[in-house]
Amino acid sequence: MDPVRPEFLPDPALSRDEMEALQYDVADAADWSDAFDFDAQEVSLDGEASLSGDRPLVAGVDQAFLDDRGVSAIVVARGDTVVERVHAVTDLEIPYIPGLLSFREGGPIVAAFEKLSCDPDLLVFDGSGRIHFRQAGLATHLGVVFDKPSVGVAKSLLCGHPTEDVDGRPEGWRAEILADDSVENADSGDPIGHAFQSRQYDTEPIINPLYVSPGHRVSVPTATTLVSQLCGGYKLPEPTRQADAYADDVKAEYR
DNA sequence: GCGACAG
DNA sequence: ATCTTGTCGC
Repeated sequence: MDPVRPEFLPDPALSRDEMEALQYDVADAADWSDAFDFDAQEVSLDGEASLSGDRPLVAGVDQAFLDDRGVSAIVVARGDTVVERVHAVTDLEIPYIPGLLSFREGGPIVAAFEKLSCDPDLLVFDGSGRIHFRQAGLATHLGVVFDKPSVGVAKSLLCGHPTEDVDGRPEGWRAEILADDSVENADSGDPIGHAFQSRQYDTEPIINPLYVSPGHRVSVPTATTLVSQLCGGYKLPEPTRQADAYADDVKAEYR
């Protein structure tokens, strides 16, 4: 897969101001409506009740690190059948800076996508999409670069505020994340994602919710519904879990 | 100055 | 993200 919008590639050599300016442009180029009609049956993991051939190809993307190198792993599956796995390792040029994650990890991610020969219908990233200071988190940025429907799944909240207390919620619960003053290109109060309880025990320990947000070509409610369909009994969506495991394997070999 | 901050 | 033992429970 080659970048469809190379002008938006996350270049780590840019100045901080240039990075932020690019993020505004990325957000303007992003589409947060439902361009694709993902219906429940089509995305579900177990295909017993659906037409397996019609279910979309979903790519999970995850990163791991070795010293100053980044590993990006992509696992593409249709239902529970893995179709392709690719990875790339590149030097990391800049440190982790909240809000600029795509410029740190974009190198290995783009390199991995360029090795991908299939054409996924949906990209699932570990990190935020619209839940970001300029609504241009990792999932938004790379979704726009490759012009693919994408969702961001984060384990903690970067910015914005949930409409309700998120503690100890039952499985399936969701609450909107509303933009606050830190989201520079949104009105305060705009829904930019969801807190979503993908798994919960009857007793302790209490599991924290996921923070799901649209990357590109997906709406806030659809992003969360897609993630709920991809969580096969675990906290994280299955594509993310598989990419995570693959990234660990790759990491062990480059060591 | 203070607080907050994906991976 | 990463560094790590033991521990609880199905």
